[in-house]
Amino acid sequence: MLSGVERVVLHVDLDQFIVAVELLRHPELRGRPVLVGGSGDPNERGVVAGASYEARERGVKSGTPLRTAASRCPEAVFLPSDRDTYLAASAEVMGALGELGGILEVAGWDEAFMLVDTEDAHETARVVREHVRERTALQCSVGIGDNKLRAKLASGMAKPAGVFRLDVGNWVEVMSERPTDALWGVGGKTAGKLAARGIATVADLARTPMDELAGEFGKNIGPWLVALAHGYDSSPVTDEPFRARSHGREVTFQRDLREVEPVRAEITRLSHQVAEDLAADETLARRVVVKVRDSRFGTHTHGVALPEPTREAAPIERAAQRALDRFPLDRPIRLLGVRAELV
DNA sequence: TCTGGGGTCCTAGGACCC
DNA sequence: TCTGGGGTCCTAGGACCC
Repeated sequence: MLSGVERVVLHVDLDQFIVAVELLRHPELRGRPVLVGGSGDPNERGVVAGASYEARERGVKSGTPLRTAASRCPEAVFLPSDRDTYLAASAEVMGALGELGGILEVAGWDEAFMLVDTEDAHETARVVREHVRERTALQCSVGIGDNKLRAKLASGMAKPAGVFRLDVGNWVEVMSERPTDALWGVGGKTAGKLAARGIATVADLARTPMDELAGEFGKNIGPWLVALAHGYDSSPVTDEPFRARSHGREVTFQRDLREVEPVRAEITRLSHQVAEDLAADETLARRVVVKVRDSRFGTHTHGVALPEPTREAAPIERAAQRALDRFPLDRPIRLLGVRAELV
């Protein structure tokens, strides 16, 4: 075949998205280690939400506690997290991608899958990158794959501002010797359990008999892990509008709460915030779940079903306070959360 | 490494029903 | 008076992702 159209999955991933958005309004910080997270005060409880490449070189990444980040990288500039601004930038990016045709699946603030038919996948990927840059002044990397899993992993290998293709042809060569947690869906816990069985690399996992992991990981997850190691993924790219399953609000206190009254007051406040979120997207709750994290970081939840679906604050708060009654509350409280499960 | 806040999905165990 | 097996729903916890 001299030429032909092929169907590929693209994964578009913005480079250091949160930091990049901040640099648009603070261009003087370009080239410096920049860390975004919490209130911007590195002495407070919180973690890094976005780290510039300069900060990553100093061992700070997303998820690093702010205090730790400050000691590793004292020269870093700390900025407060500004959710609304990032959401707005994200909407611009997704709008730009939507202008390009194909099926677009928004997968987060800073990433999306596209299903496209093309005669030259690399060229299409470069067009996508250039279009996003022109429209938003933000840089992205594009992974090309024959399914979502491979496209997603490929975009990581394309960073920064590049294009990489990962498909059945180079999967073994590229992935075999990587640790299992290089796979999308395998985190530290699972990698640890696998390592304890002598499974360290993707190749080790790929040659494990499918039923061998069912005992430890369950009859579905066990075989799925082996399939992942082969690069299999049959999940479709879909542009169906996203339907949230739940809406929640939670807060970590700068100092643990030791008395009941402020705890009740926080539950009231969080319940009202959740009710506002439900009103904003016109959804209804059927169950309310309260989360409590104690001073030792033990985290527990209790839920209460609502008598009927609602988005009213009063019944949501009543359910949340009843759920709170089921906790022993015998330790200082670090975090409280209220989550509504939707109809 | 003193560990955020927003979520999603899966699993195990018990209740309940036939 | 003690005992089936299967299906479904609910709940709490856990793992993972950005």
